[in-house]
Amino acid sequence: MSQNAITPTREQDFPEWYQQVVRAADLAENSEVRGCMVIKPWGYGLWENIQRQLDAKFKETGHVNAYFPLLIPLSYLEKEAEHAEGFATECAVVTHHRLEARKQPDGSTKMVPTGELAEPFVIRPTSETIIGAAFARWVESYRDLPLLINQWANVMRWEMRPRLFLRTAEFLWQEGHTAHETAEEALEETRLMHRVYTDFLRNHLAIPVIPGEKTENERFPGAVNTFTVEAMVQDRKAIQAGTSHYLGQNFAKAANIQFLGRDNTRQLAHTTSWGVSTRLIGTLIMAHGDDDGVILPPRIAPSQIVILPVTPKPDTRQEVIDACEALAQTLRVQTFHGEPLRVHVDKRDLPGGTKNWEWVKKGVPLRVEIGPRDISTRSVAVSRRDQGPKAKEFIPKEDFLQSVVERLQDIQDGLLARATAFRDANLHKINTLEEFQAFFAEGAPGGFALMHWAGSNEEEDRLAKEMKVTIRCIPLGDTHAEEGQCFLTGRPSTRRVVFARSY
RNA sequence: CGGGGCGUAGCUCAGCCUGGUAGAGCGCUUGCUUUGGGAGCAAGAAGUCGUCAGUUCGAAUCUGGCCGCCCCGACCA
Repeated sequence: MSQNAITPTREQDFPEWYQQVVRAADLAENSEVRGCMVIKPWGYGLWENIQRQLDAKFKETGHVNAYFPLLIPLSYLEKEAEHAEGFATECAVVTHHRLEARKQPDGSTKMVPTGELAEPFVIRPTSETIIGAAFARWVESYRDLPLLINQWANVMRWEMRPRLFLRTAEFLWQEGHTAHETAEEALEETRLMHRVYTDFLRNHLAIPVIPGEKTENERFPGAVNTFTVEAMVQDRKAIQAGTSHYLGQNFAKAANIQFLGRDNTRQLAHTTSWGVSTRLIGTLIMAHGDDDGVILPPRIAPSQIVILPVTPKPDTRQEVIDACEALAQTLRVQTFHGEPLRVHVDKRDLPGGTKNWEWVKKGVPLRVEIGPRDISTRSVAVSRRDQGPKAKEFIPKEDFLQSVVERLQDIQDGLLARATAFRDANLHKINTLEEFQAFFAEGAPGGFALMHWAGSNEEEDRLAKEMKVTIRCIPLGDTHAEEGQCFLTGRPSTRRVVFARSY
């Protein structure tokens, strides 16, 4: 048996490691439909926690949930040219509404689509257009604004190269859509949700991000401005973990979202949209996982604590299981960040080592073992997922009950600290084209390059094509604001931007 | 849509060159042994060898068509 649970290691082959971890942790699997995944209970449990906690933040900031149709009339996509073009190459189209059973000469039956639709429907790749149409009906007066709506849904984008969680043809997400009276208010909404994402990634997923603005090239199709949260994962590549778009009046114009203003004139609303998807789960795996599987931040782990009964002898088995159940009950009364502790007792009749390794691979923050000896000494054996798989601390049960919340928080903080240290160690200020090329050269470690940039869209495109490096974002705030010269054109620049390879 | 590769048990694959009608490891089931640990031994279940056609006495194996999948590019949360 090898030292690590996952083969290959991250060092040997990162993409393959990722796939093996998804499988070993039982998070999801590919389905028979290309590009679509089956999210298994452990993976879906993560999504449920992400969903619940983010949803609470949306509600706190004044949003309400609604649901809009999966199918969008084709004509809706013709209303905003830039938006339509951006998604045109990845749309699944519904053209028929019934099937007819036709007997084949060999006796088998073939189902043949019939009943062609007069107007085809597009399966939503995103819902700006159909929600815009609803907003147009709902908004009449400035008194109807702001309209602050969110929907939890699935969307479909026919991707060429799917990868579990990171890029699937169908994925789950939330999309916020809001309409406002003024540009300032809409822009503030865009920024607010951008901050909500930054905070969620940092404090719930323990992933530090660089919040920033996208360049024109990288913007959402149809947006005036796109804000992004960019994370670094362990192969030093960037991943866009969430976006918040200021749409100006582009979509209001396309969908005719008009209202009668305070001055009694008809005006177009200013809209926003923002979203995060199941890609967060992929980001989480790549940010925290190690060569033994995933490592889950306690705040979003489906089970934060797994109790493993150690039952060496049949005659003490029931006593041990009872002690485990009793401990679980005591723990469930406690709360972590306002939610009752999620505790699971693994009573399956399997060798202890097998069960232990399974939970290591699944990334449970705390594993607790109780055996006959521990019952007599009133102690428990505690293992932390952020330490080695064999590390074990024997502590009095009472002490454990006292300190469990603190321990979970310590793991949560440790993960963030580790990810931040890694990100910072691979974030470099670079000034010249030569250094830039060396930084992203084949075989070089790579990372985030902070560069002065004042090039054109075409020059940015050229770098993307030649070097496979893109501007991930123009960081917000003062941190990277400084005078300098563009590394490519020599033109003056007032701040550094983040260049990186990305997912 | 271009360039490469592959379809054999739930998974990973061997067998194909040199046709004779199916194998391994892991997993699964059962029994015994073991038990602070991803255990051992034994028995067992499981595949119309992607599909259609051709060659042949005989095809997983040779030939051709079709279908599907994977990897590398363009697209992308």
